[in-house]
Amino acid sequence: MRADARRNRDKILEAARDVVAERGPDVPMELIARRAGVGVGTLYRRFPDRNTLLAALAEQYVHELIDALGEAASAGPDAWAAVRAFVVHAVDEGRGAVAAALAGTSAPEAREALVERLDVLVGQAQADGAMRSDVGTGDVMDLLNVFACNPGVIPERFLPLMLDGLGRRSPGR
Amino acid sequence: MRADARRNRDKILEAARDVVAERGPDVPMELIARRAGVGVGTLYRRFPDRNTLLAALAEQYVHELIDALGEAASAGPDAWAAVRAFVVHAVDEGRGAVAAALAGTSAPEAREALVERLDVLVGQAQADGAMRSDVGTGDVMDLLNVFACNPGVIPERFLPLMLDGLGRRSPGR
DNA sequence: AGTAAGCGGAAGCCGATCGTCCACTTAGGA
DNA sequence: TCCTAAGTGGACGATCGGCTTCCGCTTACT
Repeated sequence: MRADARRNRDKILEAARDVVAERGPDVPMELIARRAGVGVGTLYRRFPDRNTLLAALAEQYVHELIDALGEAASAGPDAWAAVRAFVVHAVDEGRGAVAAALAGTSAPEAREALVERLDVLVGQAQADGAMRSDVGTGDVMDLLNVFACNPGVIPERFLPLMLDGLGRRSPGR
Repeated sequence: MRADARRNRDKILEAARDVVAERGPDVPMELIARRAGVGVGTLYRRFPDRNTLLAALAEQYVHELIDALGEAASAGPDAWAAVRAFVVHAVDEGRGAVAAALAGTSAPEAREALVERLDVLVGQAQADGAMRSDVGTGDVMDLLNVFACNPGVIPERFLPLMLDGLGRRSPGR
């Protein structure tokens, strides 16, 4: 692969991520190409169809999430804080329907790995008594998807409220 | 207006509400017509364009919400319970992007009336100490819109969590 | 029974997106 | 430096799906 081709591939992925985040997964291919500063021809040579592109995006995204999770976990002993930090980061970063694919069939083994690690943190946060015990890792993943798949949801306002909802009720309640 | 015409008008509104709830406001007009058991021609005679139809839907919807709010409020003295009941009812009933129009320009005075009444309840719930005081009526309305505009959000799971998030934290926290 | 209102849905229109194709450009080895 | 094959861009015809009109038939009301 020639150096310029590789560069263009990266530019396309980056642009696709932004554009998909803004306009959803059905965004015209030409917009992605334009944003990347390449022609549609180039886009189609690298990614024969939309699904291939979205799958590549999802793959990349899951790996970044795994990294983010590791970082959040190693920042301190507070598991619940780590979960919160992870969710906030993921929503900020992976905005848009990139994660729609994530929920789907592409890269299922990577997704598994992510869930597995998240599971540990959630379990610990619950054992610490910081997180309510009637929700699970699946709910956290669903929460990500809700924000990822719904551009209409304004995270600044609702994410904190949702996180409060996940937190442990005080004993008196 | 002939009796059958009136009947058809009602069928169309009902069908439109369901279909829009399922598939969003951009749903093909023909689907609405088919669901109502009428031809597209009939649909277009009653509602010259999509906006007219959506506006009619929104109007109807807001009035129903006002009724529901009144009912919830008169069920008992617990204002916070009334707010919760109202939100649950509204989300169940008004599912779909019907409310998108609601947030927009159509029927602004009806919307005002709704907000005004809701405001009273929210204030009381907060005064009772049942609802956290750093959120407002606008947040409740936004919450409705989030669920109304985003078919991807599964209310069964998230609505209770959101409502918990709105509830007052216990003092110890 | 007469008549005007109402009805259905086929047909044509239109805008938008897809994906191909080919003449031109450029990277990188000899 | 020069040569060549990889790479590029974007115009273009095909396709698609939804919108809206239109007209011959039906039905409610008087």
